[in-house]
Amino acid sequence: MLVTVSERKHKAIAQAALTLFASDGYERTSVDAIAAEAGVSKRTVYSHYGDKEKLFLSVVRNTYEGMVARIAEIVEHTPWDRDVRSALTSCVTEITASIARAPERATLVRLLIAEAPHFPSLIELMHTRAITALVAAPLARLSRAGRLAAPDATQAAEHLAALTFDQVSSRSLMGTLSLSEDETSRLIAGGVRAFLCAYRIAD
Amino acid sequence: MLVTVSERKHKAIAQAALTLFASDGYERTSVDAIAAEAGVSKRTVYSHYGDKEKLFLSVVRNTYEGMVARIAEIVEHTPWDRDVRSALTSCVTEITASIARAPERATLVRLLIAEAPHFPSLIELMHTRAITALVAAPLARLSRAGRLAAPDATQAAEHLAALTFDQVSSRSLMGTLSLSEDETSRLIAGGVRAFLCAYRIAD
DNA sequence: GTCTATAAAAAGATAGAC
DNA sequence: GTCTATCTTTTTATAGAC
Repeated sequence: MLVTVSERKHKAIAQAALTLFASDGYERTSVDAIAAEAGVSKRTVYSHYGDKEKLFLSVVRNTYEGMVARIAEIVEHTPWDRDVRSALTSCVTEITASIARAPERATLVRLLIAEAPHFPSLIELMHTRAITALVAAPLARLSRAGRLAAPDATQAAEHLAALTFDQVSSRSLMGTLSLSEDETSRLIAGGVRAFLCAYRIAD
Repeated sequence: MLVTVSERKHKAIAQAALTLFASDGYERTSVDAIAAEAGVSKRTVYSHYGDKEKLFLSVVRNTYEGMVARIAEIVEHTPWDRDVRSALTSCVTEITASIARAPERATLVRLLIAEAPHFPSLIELMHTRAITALVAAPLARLSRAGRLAAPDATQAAEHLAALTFDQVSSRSLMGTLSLSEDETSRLIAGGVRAFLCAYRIAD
């Protein structure tokens, strides 16, 4: 796989931009700083991405879609045949960990929320609620199999998300503070327990 | 009650700053714009508040504390003697409405989340988790009275918040989109239902 | 305290050479 | 495509008169 110098710079710019936007936000990040971090001149940044706004939308969209794809993989590889509690716990724990492990992902949601009012196209991106849909699918299957009492799988998925990763997000102020592994797993365990009280059928 | 011109301007500046910060964020809001909106000169803004950062922290803190105080009132005036479901629904609905009614409050949480990494003192402000504590108190009383199965009232309060107003917040992208009353009450009803499944004792 | 005018710095974007 | 140098605008903050 041959990669041109131009392609390398294209990626370097995207990576630098993501890092800086995630840590400083849109307005506080200058194109100068992105160029310096990427090791290219400012003019090169404009050649590749047009302007600051296009660069921002490009890296945010790519990162978000990468995150959704990773979550889809995790959901797919979760052993839903085993008992419901451990399947849910494992799925939720892995999703949370996959976000916490990548600093840019941990702060991506905060960045999206902070900038959505100023970039309407980001509203659409989040409004699809892709993540909820990914979790709703296996819950629907469990419900059809009589192993969960979730007539409305979408609502159940929202409640599960609210009780688990949304709590972790909220507690960390959307990635601003880092939670210990202990606290994270305690939050998840408590959330799954409450979810199962509300939605369980004897397993 | 006699009010000096200076006091009037002090308040006008705070109000203008709150409106603009809430709608545009910290960096996008210029001191020029605040002065214009308040109907005073820029120099007057600096005389009263020192610099932009102090002004920002001042209005954000005051608004946050006002919101917490309002929530405390609502919790206090909720008729906890009636049946648990309608007490919870009423309390949560009123809190949500009190936020949705005031545009600056609706966006305050988004502003806090967006700017917390850049203003460490805001982290403390949110980290006290004052709102959870306010809701935990009546849940603890219900639990002691044997009307709720919530041995850990703090955790129960977090789950109730996660299932109700946090869902409303998240759905509206922290105040970026406005939800219809129907959708709001549907979300709250579903959240309260799930909460009661998980924590109820026959009422 | 309040204003007008201004200083000083930073940032987005582009011109023009190679 | 890539770079250096520059233009233009905006923004925070202050000086100095009243």
